[in-house]
Amino acid sequence: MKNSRGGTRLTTRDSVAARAGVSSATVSRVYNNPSSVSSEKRRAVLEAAEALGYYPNKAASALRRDGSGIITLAEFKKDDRDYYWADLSLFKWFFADVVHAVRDVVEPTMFQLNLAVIKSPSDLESLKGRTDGLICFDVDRESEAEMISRSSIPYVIGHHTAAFASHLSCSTDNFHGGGLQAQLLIERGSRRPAYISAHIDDVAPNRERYLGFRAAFGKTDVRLIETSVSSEAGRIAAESLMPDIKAGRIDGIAAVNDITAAGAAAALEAAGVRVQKDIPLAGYDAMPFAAALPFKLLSVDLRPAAIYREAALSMLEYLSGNRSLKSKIIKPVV
Amino acid sequence: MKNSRGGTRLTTRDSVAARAGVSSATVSRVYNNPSSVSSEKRRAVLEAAEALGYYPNKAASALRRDGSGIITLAEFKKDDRDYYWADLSLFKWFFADVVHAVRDVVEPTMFQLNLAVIKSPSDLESLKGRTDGLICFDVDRESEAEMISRSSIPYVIGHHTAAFASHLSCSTDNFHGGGLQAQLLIERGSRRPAYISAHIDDVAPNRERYLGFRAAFGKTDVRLIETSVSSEAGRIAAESLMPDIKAGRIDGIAAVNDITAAGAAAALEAAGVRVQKDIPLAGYDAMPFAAALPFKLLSVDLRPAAIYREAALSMLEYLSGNRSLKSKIIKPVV
DNA sequence: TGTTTTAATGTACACGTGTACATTACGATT
DNA sequence: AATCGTAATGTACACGTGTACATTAAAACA
Repeated sequence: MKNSRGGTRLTTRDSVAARAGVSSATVSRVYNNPSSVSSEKRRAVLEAAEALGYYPNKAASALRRDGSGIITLAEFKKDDRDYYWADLSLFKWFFADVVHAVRDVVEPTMFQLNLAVIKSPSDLESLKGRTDGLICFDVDRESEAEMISRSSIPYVIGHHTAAFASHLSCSTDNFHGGGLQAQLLIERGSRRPAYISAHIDDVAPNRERYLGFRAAFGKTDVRLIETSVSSEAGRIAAESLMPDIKAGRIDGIAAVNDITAAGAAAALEAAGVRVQKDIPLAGYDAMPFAAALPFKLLSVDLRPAAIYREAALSMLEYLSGNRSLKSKIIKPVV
Repeated sequence: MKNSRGGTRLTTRDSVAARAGVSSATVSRVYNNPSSVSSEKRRAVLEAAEALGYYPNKAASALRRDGSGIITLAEFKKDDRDYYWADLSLFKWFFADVVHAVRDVVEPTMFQLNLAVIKSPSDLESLKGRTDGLICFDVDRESEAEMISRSSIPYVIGHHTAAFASHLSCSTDNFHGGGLQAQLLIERGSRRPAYISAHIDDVAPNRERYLGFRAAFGKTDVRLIETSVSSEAGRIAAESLMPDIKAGRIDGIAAVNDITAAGAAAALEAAGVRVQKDIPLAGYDAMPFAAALPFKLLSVDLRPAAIYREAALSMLEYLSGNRSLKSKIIKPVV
């Protein structure tokens, strides 16, 4: 009755060893280096473990291994007011997928997956000695990246939008994604496209998507509407395009993301232009809410789960000793 | 150089003790029972800890405490095909909020928050000895609840829809929520309401919401449309109501959730009936995607974060020894 | 002053594991 | 037959902590 769980003592290695008629080291080896144990004893150990309901204690094993045995998915919390998507925070849409992806990678290992929210450098400091590695979620500023780097905890930066060449990271190819948006329109016969975006010069992802889009259209002129990024902005942009659309001077529209595209779609439908039937319209992000919209959106999937899956794999490889890892780029798909 | 993190040895209790000029037990007490240490030495210890960057090793402390030191947020994975919201999985909408709520409760304690996905009884078995308690997410079948109960791991069942009176749980008050939907319509002058739902007899949450809705309308007749739960079903239901709406025989609509309501809203708008301006329309779930819709939805917030926050608090209290916990019901709000 | 009580601190050990090292068994080589 | 090499297994210990118990210091009391 000395433990906190109410008295049910853990089944330990020693009882398994006794039952299997081997030493406790052999039991340990069955779990950590199975090939070094004869198949005969291995079977005996596994049988005994099964019978006794034995699972290695991760706390003890982590302690012995001289690490915390924990990998942290660290979410870098922003002040929501900084973001246009305050009520529709991008990461929320992806969060479930990302968490599952990371979990699927980490679960089979000796590591436990821990979640942390980082709001300040001290949050990061307090993780020292409590985690063996960080998988950083939603890091989109160099200042954040440098803060992480200074913590001296191993880290991988994942991001679904930005890219961090100078840090070990896993991110997306926005230029390629813009090209895919163009493909969606071209396949549907568009030859005179418009592109609704925002802050082309300041915001690298926006710029890259646009440049990829334009490149895919080759010498064709692309009508760029540079506005803000919101449903409302999309609506207004589409309305401003209406005369040209009706006159056939614009025959395809892409927007920098699905939220903007949804606004544009609503404006088109309200003006009697049927989305996809009369004019192709492509968004970006493949946000699941599109299924609830009264019209169909074309979109580009930047594969957030794949990005963070690869980030998690990088972290595991780093922790297993590989110090020559390269950053990864995940290509979006339609 | 004997650890997996590349040689940076952990700062241990002993070095802090040496620097602070106290014994290692005193350092331990500063963290676990501060009031038993003189303020003078306490300050000295904290100073030394700060200077050396010391944080207690959770693996070692968990080991000594004879528990895993881990609380698991266990998600009960369904075969998506069973669900109408396959592409719009309800839990995804809530997942970020729920995870954050649980994390906020667990983080300040000695426990680490772990994530697990449970697909089979063996997944549950393998958690034995690896976690001290389960916060069960999305458990909506008695068979699942019994499986958990058999695992002999302490658990709290949380759910945003169903209720589990016979297990320690934290869930929602659907009857009250239905009443809130009614209030939304009544406040806006509705006296002849329609309610779009599905499987009233089979599905307890649907039934309770409807009964709460009807009760709030008192003796007033409620037109019940029992269909399926989807955007498309909502659209068809609203279309079938159009003659009555135009004739003033229906002057308010509620739907069992936001997805269905969104479909109904699209149909109304397409027929020239402006949602909320011409007729009030209330959904349920306060799903964030509503912000991307080209019309405004009224909705009821079942407060998933609050539900799981309370579930996490129950678990912590259970683990601290309280064996007389009661299940909790969280009331939804508008 | 001498004795008792109480608060503060120190000493010593066990928690369950991974692995270095020692030991054993056994076939291959001389 | 004697020696060696290798694979399989066992023995023994340290990882960093929480706390029971012992010890000390100081206060309270007679």
